[in-house]
Amino acid sequence: MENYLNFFACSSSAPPPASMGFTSNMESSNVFGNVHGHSIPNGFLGLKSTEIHVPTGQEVENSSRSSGGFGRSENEEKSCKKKYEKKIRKPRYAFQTRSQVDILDDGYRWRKYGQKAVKNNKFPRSYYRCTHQGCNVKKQVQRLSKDESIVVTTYEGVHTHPIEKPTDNFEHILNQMQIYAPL
DNA sequence: CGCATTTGACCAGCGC
DNA sequence: GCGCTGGTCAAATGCG
Repeated sequence: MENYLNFFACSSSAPPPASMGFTSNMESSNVFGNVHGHSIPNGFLGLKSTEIHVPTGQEVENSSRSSGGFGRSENEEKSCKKKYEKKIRKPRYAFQTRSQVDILDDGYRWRKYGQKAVKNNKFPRSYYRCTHQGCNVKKQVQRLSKDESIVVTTYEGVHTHPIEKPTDNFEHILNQMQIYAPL
């Protein structure tokens, strides 16, 4: 398993992911940690950090290895660099949402760069990268096969630029998913 | 025409 | 050592 650092306690020098656009609201709604209810009717399921443990028992499993695929023999420089980054591994933040849509509009522009079938899951996992120049943030989006209404989004890295859609991000997200209010 | 998505191939780490 | 799996690349394709 890999490091899901605590949401607001990013080790390494990474600043808190305020860059996600809606974190401020998250903070006050204290959604994470209360995800053990199994029969949550709908809504925001939780924010995972250090260790992802999906209540449904499903493997979210982001961890695993690091990134392979960089060893294109042509770009040695690149691969070296990447290898280095690989060791340092950026903090990741994962959260689950109940949503009809896979892609939550968090205000940033993402470009899909890959899709993979993952084990124990009939839904593929999609890989996105922030299109902003110089911003190396990635995210993975995966729907749980055990509960098709749950989408797990994993962010990796921190945005180095402001949100592209300045206003109402969080509200927009709320429109796309229903917030789970802890009992 | 430019940008985003799709998709197969490639690579590396891990478990057996 | 080999096979499996996850993560990424890059060419091809699609769309506005």
